[in-house]
Amino acid sequence: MRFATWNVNSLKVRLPRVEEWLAEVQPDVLAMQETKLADDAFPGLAFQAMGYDSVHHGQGQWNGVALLSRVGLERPVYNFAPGITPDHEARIVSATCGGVRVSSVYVPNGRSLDNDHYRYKLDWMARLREHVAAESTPSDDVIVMGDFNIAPDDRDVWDASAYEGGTHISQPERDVLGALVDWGMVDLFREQHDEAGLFSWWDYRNGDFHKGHGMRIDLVLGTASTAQRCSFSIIDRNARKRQQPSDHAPVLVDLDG
DNA sequence: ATGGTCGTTGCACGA
Repeated sequence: MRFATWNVNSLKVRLPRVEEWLAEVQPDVLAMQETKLADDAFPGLAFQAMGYDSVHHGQGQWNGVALLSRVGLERPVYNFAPGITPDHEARIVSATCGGVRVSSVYVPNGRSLDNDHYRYKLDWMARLREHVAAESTPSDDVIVMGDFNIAPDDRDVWDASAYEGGTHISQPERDVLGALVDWGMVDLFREQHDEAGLFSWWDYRNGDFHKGHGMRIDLVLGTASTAQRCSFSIIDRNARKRQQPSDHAPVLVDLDG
């Protein structure tokens, strides 16, 4: 089964790119972030015509997350699981697809270390850990994928000194990501590729993509049982080269069986 | 060189 995550930066603008990409890459499950759509504007019929069931958790204008699946889509949960303080923004949706409990997440950006949004980001990540622990145990097949807005270590940044004192690389952010790892999640892409300079996001400005100035902030986290089944993983940089690209590239992983 | 490009909505702001 092929799982993928893609921050599409407006599904309204990106739908043609997404449809092309689905036809070409044939993922079984796709997690999208930043759809920037209200639920009644989500193009579920277009995806149904391509063989995908879908769920969307949107708020319009900003944020918005979705899951597409052609291997079943059951027990959808919008927002965090019951019992966890709900998010006031649309940043997480979960469902069971092909026997795997999957979440599509859009972690808050943080903006700057002294900003309330940064504390919101850290709290959000703590709630994400609670969510995963509420829904599953580490021995289950679980995948949490999306735009984490955190570069796990300095290999994931083109120049760590350029981000010194900023978000995405700060130790508290890496620590809250580490709490998910401590619970039992593995960075599936990093399991297969240990070199530096493999990025999933490049700022639109200043020709950053062509200069190789990017970060790896789009992650596919999976429990040990999924890591054992993972046979292939890649960041599809080609999608970042096309017309009207998102500023993020899709990340995909293949699981055997 | 403290800029630049997108996407949203409106005549700025978030990423």
